[in-house]
Amino acid sequence: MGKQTASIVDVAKRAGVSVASASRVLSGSSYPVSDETRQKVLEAAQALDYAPNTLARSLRAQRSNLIAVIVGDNADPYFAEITRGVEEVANERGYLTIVCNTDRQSDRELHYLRMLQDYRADGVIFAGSGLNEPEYLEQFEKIIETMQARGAAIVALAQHTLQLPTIQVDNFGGARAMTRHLIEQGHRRIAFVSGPTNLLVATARLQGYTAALVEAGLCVDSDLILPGNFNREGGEQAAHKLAQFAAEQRPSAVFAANDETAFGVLSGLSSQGWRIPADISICGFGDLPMASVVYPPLTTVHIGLRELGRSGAHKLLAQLQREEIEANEIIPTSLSIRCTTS
Amino acid sequence: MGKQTASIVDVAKRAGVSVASASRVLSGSSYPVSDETRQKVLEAAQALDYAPNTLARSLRAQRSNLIAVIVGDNADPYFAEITRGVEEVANERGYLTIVCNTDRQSDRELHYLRMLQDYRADGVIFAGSGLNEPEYLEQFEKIIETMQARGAAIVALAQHTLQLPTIQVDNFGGARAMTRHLIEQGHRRIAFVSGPTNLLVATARLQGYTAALVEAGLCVDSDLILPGNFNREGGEQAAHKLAQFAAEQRPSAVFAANDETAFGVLSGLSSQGWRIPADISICGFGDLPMASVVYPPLTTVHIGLRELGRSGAHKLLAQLQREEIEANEIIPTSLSIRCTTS
DNA sequence: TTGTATGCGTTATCAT
DNA sequence: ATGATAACGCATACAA
Repeated sequence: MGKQTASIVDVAKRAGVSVASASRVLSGSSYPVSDETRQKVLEAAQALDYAPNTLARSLRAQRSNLIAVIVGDNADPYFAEITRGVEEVANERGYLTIVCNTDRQSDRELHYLRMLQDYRADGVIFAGSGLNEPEYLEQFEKIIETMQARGAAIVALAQHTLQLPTIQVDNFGGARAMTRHLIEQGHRRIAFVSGPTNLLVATARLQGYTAALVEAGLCVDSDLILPGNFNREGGEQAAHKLAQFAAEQRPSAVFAANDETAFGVLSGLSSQGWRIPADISICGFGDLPMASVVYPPLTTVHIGLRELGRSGAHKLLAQLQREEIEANEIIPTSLSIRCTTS
Repeated sequence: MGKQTASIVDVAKRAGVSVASASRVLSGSSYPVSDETRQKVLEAAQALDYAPNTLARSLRAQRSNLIAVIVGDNADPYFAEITRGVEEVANERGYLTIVCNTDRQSDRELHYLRMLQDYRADGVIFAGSGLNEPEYLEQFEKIIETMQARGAAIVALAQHTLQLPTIQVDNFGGARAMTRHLIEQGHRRIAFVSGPTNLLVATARLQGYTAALVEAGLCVDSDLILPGNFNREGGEQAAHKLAQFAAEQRPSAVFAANDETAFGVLSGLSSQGWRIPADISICGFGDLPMASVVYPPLTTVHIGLRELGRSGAHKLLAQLQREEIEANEIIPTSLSIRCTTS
């Protein structure tokens, strides 16, 4: 049980060669090494069960091969899918993925950013949108600039408060398309359950909704815009409010700013005895895996979440290799018309 | 953009003190430092925007403050919840959490384990159960032993093939309790949709099911044990098979080995026009957040997933601090009786 | 209380 | 082709 992990020095010693030679074969250097030396080193490494110390390597090389994904909540399927996509690509390329849950709190986000800077993470992916909290903006800018100056790459997967390379879902377009669809189906009074007001993706979706309304010559009734919070509770509360409308004022459709909210609306309304979509149409945004398994299967705006994560990681790695990248990419959405609308 | 990140040497220089002094204040050492020196160092650090290099620190300290959670698939809500729990505790204690998706493939698991060893991760949490693949067992044992010898802590959150400190859900007891409940409700022919046969948690649940049957004096009919794979597809296929039973042979209840599978059974049966629970009762295992939002809300065995993750992390950290820990803990389950059974 | 020097494990530079 | 050595950034043993 004696010895700890063997170092490259141990390997060199046992192989009877210099540390430099050992390093050259063990690090996969292109530097020429005789076959004999190579053999001896390899055997010694094998015998000693040598495992290279990445910490030392990283310190020396000034790159850690660590990337991080900053999410609101990894238990939220929206983020979980993105994280998965990021990890897939990272792993393919030999990177490790650190997951950081912030619960959308700026101070936690900042805290993580600092830690990541300390760990000299090679890159950071912001899975969620930027926060509209001016009091933190300055600190954010500073730490991000510091990281970038060091050579780290940053990518945002949603419109961000800061000027960052971005891959965005077309939130505006998707919301507008869905609203148009509802209008085409004959709906005139369409409610919207919004997301957190400080979240840019949420406001973009709201704007898509109002744009479609205006384009169709319908008036935007602020009574029909219900507050939500991107979670089920918000949806359930909205369902409760919906039930209080006078019959003739009642909207014939509800567009929830994300799927979670739609689930809340769905269960809230169902439990009150409403029939979906006979009594009211419901639709969401995101197309989480669960969207098709709830009953009735949810009509929603589809986002390729895992693909979004993968693209984000690719963009990050491209930056790391000093490739030219587009500052801003937008990936389209599509409509998953299922059974909660008619 | 002139200079890179400032090092502790830069700080010491600017403060006009030795590197040792700078280190003592910057590392939060308990070593005595005069207030004056402390001030100068702090100011210099501030001015230079100093960020400690954790890589160097870790190399020196022989501990990385990195822990990893190995999951089948982070996009699976089961694992996502666990990961979240792990991350919460890790973050509270100053650790970073690395997420590793293996898709339950031994080679990917091994690959990750090696990387984690290279990074000198302080600990690894196996979120899923061990795999019954003998050809990999030896390699697993070796790498795990190596890590442990180095001082790393390992914890498994399910019964594991290897001898590891474990926190387990009472899969057997939970499955037995649910099966008993069904029997009490009057069910006599109860189908079971199993999980991957090489997964210990899956077999434990199957055993709980058969145990309850036997205890109640009912026969275990192998025709009623349907293959599944812990995913929705498996559940849907099982639903298809259920529909092909002759009326008098048809089970009156289906117990799916996990919630995902139950969702598949639910949607498969619903889309075939079956009414739940009027035509057949359905229940699952896990109690994912979505269990209560599907329609009808799913009866299932409740597991405190996030808490499981948190406990795992605590157990890991306790080990790291050389505290005595129980080799094996079992956390109980409870029944969440909702609407898919009667 | 402060400073000097060494080592953590690697890799790149510079001889040889 | 090989080897000695400096340096990456930090924290500690030891000396003062």
